[in-house]
Amino acid sequence: MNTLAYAILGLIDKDKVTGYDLTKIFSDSVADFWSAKQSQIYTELKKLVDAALIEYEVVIQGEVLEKKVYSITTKGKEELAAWMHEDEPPLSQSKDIFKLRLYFSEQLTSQELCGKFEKQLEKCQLLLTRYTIKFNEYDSSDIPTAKIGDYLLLKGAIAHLRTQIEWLNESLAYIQK
Amino acid sequence: MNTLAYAILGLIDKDKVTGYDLTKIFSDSVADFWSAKQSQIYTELKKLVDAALIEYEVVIQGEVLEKKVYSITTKGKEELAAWMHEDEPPLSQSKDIFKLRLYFSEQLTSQELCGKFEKQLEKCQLLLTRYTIKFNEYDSSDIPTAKIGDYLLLKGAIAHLRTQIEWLNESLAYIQK
DNA sequence: ACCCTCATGTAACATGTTACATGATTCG
DNA sequence: CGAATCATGTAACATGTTACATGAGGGT
Repeated sequence: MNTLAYAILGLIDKDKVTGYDLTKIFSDSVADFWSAKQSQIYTELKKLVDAALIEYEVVIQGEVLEKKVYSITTKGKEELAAWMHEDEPPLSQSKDIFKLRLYFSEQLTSQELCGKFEKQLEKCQLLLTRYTIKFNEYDSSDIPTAKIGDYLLLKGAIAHLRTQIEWLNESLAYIQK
Repeated sequence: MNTLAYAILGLIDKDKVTGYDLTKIFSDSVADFWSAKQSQIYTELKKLVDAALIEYEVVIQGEVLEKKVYSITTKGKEELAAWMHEDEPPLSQSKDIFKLRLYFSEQLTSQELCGKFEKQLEKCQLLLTRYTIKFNEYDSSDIPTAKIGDYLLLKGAIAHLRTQIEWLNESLAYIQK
């Protein structure tokens, strides 16, 4: 069982969903710490059904369109719980092309490098705006237990972006001098 | 050509290296923003030689041991320069199992969750110590041009870790209340 | 009618990981 | 002389991406 399988298991455990729903969840809310493409999700769902960790109910949407609404089985809950209690792997090292290029920055003039920093800054600021809007939807004095994870993760993502933006600004000033 | 190919190209351009050297570089200095396993590096080196972007010289180590010291070709330099000028892809979304589990935190008791946070904190602090030692080896008033990227990246990694640690501490306090 | 979203699936390909396989060199 | 490091390569497998393929539902 790979991590994606557990991610899907956890999401189905939270709420009954279709494969299509999962696709959206992976590209929206969960995107900051996990991702998966549509094709991967559907194949993984099949495997999870074969392993009897999830099951589905066919629901008719409109006149004829059949959709599969997945739910977790008892066996699935057990597997999920076991995985949740596993030790964490070593700190994950992300792959970041921007940083990789910065490592090879001798290749560029400082004008070109500044341009890259400015573009990166814009992207970070845009994302920060989106996250901040989401964050403001929470009433911080009253977070339901089920939402604590979401809330803390969003807080973390915002803190991370702010630091990133600060670093980009400082670096930009540094290379301009 | 994939990103790994350009990463290797850039590293060889910085300095003549062997496959073994690259393996160490990927698990040490570059690990914070890119990684590659030994088997992948050797296969990629072969491809780059086939594409005439790098070439090698066989050097005898000791009595008989042959090692291949790679260097970049003119064509390789051109390819690298072209890649360096490409636009950056969208912000990279890292995969983080700790955060994924936090998203499913309802599965755990707050004691268990606190334990996870504490372990994560230790890992971050350990890494921060290592990075700080490295950082202190720089004379910040005199960074040679060739090292600016390294210096800024290390600074960024430290800033990121500090924010991470702060977030972990705050979150820990939050779930303990 | 048209377009966007909802909905599911497969095939081919690219990338990454684990394991296997081998042997020399260096340092204590 | 033994252990850690230096050094190179392949095979099998796992994971992830891009592209193809199809069609219904809902709103304007």
